[in-house]
Amino acid sequence: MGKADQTRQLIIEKTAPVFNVKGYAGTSLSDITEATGLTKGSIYGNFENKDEVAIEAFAYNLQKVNAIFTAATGKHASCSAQLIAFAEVYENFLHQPFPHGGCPVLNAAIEADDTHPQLKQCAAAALNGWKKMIAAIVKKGITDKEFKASAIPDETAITLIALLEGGIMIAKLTGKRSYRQTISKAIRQLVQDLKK
Amino acid sequence: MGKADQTRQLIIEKTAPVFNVKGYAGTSLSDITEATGLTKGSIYGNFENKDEVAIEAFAYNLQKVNAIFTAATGKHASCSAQLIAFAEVYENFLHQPFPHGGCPVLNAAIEADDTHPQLKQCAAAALNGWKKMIAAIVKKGITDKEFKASAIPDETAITLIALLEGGIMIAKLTGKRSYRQTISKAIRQLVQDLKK
DNA sequence: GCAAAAATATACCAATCGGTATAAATTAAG
DNA sequence: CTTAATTTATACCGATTGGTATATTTTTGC
Repeated sequence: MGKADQTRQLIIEKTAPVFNVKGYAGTSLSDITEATGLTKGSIYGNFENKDEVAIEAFAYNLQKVNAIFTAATGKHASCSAQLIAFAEVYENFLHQPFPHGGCPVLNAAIEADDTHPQLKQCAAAALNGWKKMIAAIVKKGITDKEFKASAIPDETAITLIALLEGGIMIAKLTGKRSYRQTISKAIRQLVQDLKK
Repeated sequence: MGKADQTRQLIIEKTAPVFNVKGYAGTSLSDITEATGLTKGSIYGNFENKDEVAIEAFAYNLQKVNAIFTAATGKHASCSAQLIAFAEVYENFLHQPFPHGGCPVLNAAIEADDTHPQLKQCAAAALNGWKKMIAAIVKKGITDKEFKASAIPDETAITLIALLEGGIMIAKLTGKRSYRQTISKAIRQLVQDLKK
């Protein structure tokens, strides 16, 4: 990795949390230079413009979240335990190495919606990836006779994601632990309903 | 209503959708003057600063959403039908007089989170209002013997809201109707589970 | 270690930001 | 209808925005 790639990586790592907290439009060039300790010239020597930094910072944040989820599900053998792992990650997401500013996909979905089509597309792709990942677990559970045959993988995935993201929004606003436990409970119930 | 109150109201009505789409930090003074057809002087003659316009625009958007919900629940007598009305509003929210830009509470929760404490407080209050409203319906359902005695009003409310808001996020990103139907179905299942 | 190449810093640009002072126009009171 | 008060428009403010041209430094290949 050459020097340029190193600084490029440093810029991404240092600005990723800033973008996730202040938003992608709300993060200014001065925020970027401040967070990295570099100057504008250095930023523009490694990136074409602010948007490119934003996109890569989003990718970095997303990868961090995905790593948490795959690590959590990877620990368990049964499909129901894998799904419940999502609830556990959520319930304790303040203690995980979760990106500051919450879920980057949710943030991008809300902010970039009508203003930043490229970022919206990235978020949509991430959401689709999650859906496929969860649906695959449900499918395996069906073939393994762990879940009932009438379970619908895609619907389970969408419902689970909605609970997670809606739960993150509630957690952001209220910060109450009991609410997080409630969402976690609802996810467990959802998984329970998949069984015969 | 004097002339001043009229223009004040006009400013709120015209800028409310702009704030909800572009965000509260992302909406500039020029956006406001453009949307209203007025000049800066007129804006600052009626409001102290941009933040005050933002707060009132949020209140306007919120009231619009609340009106939709109360109208939807008001149509039904049974508690389960009242709860399911939320699912129906959600499922067709593109055809309702729903504010452009989606749910203002969700938007404010994500954006104002770390940057605009006053707006965050407004959003938190709105969320709490919804929780109380839904919990009250569940409580009535319990005393009316429509729902099982073991139902937990607050938890039902939080889960329902999470499904709704998470569903709005998914709808924003994907725009797929089938996903909206999935969320709607999950809400119906939630209500079904309240019964004995 | 030297030269070529690449990366970083400095200094600047026009445009826009939120906000204000003041002048002009409009409204409301008598 | 006149006048006082209020509302709106104009013109401006310093600060900051994203971005660039160029100079300087640092790294790389030989």
